[in-house]
Amino acid sequence: MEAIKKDLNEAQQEAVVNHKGPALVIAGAGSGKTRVLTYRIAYLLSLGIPPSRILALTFTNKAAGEMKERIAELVTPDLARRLWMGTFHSLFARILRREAEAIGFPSDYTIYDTIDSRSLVKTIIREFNLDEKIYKPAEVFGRISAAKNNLVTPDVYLSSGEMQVRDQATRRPRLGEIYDRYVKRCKHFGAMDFDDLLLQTNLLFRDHPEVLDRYREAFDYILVDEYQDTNYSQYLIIKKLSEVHRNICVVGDDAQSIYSFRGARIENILNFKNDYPDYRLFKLERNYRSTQTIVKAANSVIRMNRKQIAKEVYSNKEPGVPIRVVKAAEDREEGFIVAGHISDLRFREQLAYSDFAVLYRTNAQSRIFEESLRRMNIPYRVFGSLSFYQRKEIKDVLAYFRLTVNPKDDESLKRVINYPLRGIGKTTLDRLEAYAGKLNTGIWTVLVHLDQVNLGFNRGTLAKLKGFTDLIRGFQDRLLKMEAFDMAYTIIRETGILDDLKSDQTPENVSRYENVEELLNGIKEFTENLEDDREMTLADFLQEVTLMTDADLEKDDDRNRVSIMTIHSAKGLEFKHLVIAGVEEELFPSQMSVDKPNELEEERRLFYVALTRAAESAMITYAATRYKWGIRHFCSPSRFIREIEPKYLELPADFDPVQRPGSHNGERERFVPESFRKIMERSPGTPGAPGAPGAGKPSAPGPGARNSSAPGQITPSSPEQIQVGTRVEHPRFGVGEVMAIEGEVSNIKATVNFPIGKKQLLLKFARLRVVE
DNA sequence: CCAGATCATCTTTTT
DNA sequence: GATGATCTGG
Repeated sequence: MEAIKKDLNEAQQEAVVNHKGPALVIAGAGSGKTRVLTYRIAYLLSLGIPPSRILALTFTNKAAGEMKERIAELVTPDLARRLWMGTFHSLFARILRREAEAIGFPSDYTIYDTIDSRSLVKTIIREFNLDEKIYKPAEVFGRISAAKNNLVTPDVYLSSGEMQVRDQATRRPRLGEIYDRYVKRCKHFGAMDFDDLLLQTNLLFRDHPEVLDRYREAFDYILVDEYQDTNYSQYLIIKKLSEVHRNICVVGDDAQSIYSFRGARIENILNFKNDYPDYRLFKLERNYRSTQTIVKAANSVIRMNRKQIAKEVYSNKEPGVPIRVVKAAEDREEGFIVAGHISDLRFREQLAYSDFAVLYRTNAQSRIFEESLRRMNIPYRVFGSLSFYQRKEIKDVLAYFRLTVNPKDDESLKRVINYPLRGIGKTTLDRLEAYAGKLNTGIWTVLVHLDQVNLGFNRGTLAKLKGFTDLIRGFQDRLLKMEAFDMAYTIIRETGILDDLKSDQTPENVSRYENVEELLNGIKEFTENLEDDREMTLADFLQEVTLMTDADLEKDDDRNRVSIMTIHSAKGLEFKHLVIAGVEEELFPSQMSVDKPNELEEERRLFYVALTRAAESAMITYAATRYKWGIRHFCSPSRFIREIEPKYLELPADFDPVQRPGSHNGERERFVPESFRKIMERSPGTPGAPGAPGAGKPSAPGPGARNSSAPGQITPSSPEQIQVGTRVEHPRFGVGEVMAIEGEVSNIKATVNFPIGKKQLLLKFARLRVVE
């Protein structure tokens, strides 16, 4: 391990080679935290410690993958591959499959994502005949999730006076009962939600000491990344597992704790010394990433926070350029300023697109930048936002997969029993569900024994139900004999999903079809990328898929692109040139946090995380007006801008150094600079520009571009080809003329006058061909 | 029972 | 402005 001396500074080396006993590594932003973790693991392996005895918990699967690659270079690929490395959720999901029997779950249990969980909560709320205005499914599920993360099981919940009082106060006295039924139902379905993966692990260890013993014996070394973002449930798992060998190393930065909304406890890192009084502390304070300006500016902001471990992050790099603060008249102008800035700087300094990132507080802001970047032909990649796996058509297909693997899963069954339409309607389903409820069993069980009971269905309905049951059974018979891709293809073909999407070429269906195609490609890729030669079944794929995020499926052509994402998704990443956008009061900090000191501090940490992603330059933008739910709002610059020491900033000429609540009232007429007006006038959908000449020549394919398309074909990424007056052909409606274009980004609509009448089409979906 | 149309709610952040 | 829930006419 020569590399340790060569690649690491003294503080980092210390943190790597002192591998015995408890260690806390406080790592400031950009101080080489990942590097320390990587080298520490490589070092352990070089000492001859078997990889199977090392448990390394990371924040994302992607981070784990990258770390493994680096370790493979430092030692050998074989050792790296056999490490227990991944997220809490994916690793303990694996352990739970292995030990499922002990806690009364099937080993092929289904993992519910947030959408599934909420849907189940909703079903239960309806069963209780409760008002969905008071018992909002999302909020109720939020409470359940919080309870689980704090290891409050339903029995504890129901007997806790504290919870009763709280639920009385929010007028939801029956929340405990809902929670109880939700948990029972999940167990019945053989399903676990995200929080269960941690909670059930805790219960497993609590109720089966022999199992705990096995694992705490098995893992000689435990390492945890981003420790400041662990919740109580995760904390306790780690604590128990490390009790025997006590070789626990946690790495984190209290200043970057940004996940308290999902139960993360900053205290975990602050209290490490209490749990392990004999711990060693390593502080990494030298920032290798950013210019002095950025580091000092970030320090000046985070100083405003009360709760933190004292440290002084410093940089020895050049002072660098000041942080430019730019004001835009409105959100769309902000988009063009940012795109222009990227375009200029890239050209001037001959940079790659991937040197740039745009960060924002909420996913809703992404569209502004998608639009402006696309208009300027700048390739980009949106991280996060609506996950591919959460799309309706994908969830439908996955539901069939899940039902085949685990027929007890009522949520999946309900999803597909009448998709594609087979004439099993609400009435029938309600009756089945009611009967299943009475017998305290699942719908599938009722379906299987349908010939033995009389539920008053007529002959036709019975036949339809039998058809469905036989269909699923047919899949189940082949599940273990067929390889994942073939099975998946069989399912979408035999269920009629394929026909449904192909036959009726409505614009929406075309896009759905492409997504389903992409899912199949994903399965193919998944089975081919697997390291062991075992044949992969559909069940194997399903076990991975729910825990996958967009960040995990990066494609080759995604490399040289501008990244745009929320600040939360940007955690752990770095970019040469950074834009933080929408830095306005009520948006960032979020208006929900301003009157809660703890949450405001978290917003400030979030701002700190954002700023410290930048290596060479950072630009901060805010808009004077912004559209929210389609209504224009007036905004004022965020307090965070004023909290940065002004000497690191380059402010707009009219910047008001004093924070004034409601100062935006002075803003009356909307001011649109001439340069911006020109761009807007060329944009489709701009008010006051009827019959806009369109965006001119067909633009280069955008990020979502499909491989190839026929000449004249409108692809989802090039709706610009269409303008008012264009003659287009639609496979169903014939040839027509475009009368109007409106909307923006993913929602550009064209009104076309077809022979059969006027149609409004979403260009994103439309399979149109331009007629010469 | 179904399809299309209208209505209502939503936005903080994610495994 | 988008998605899911609900309504309505066939």
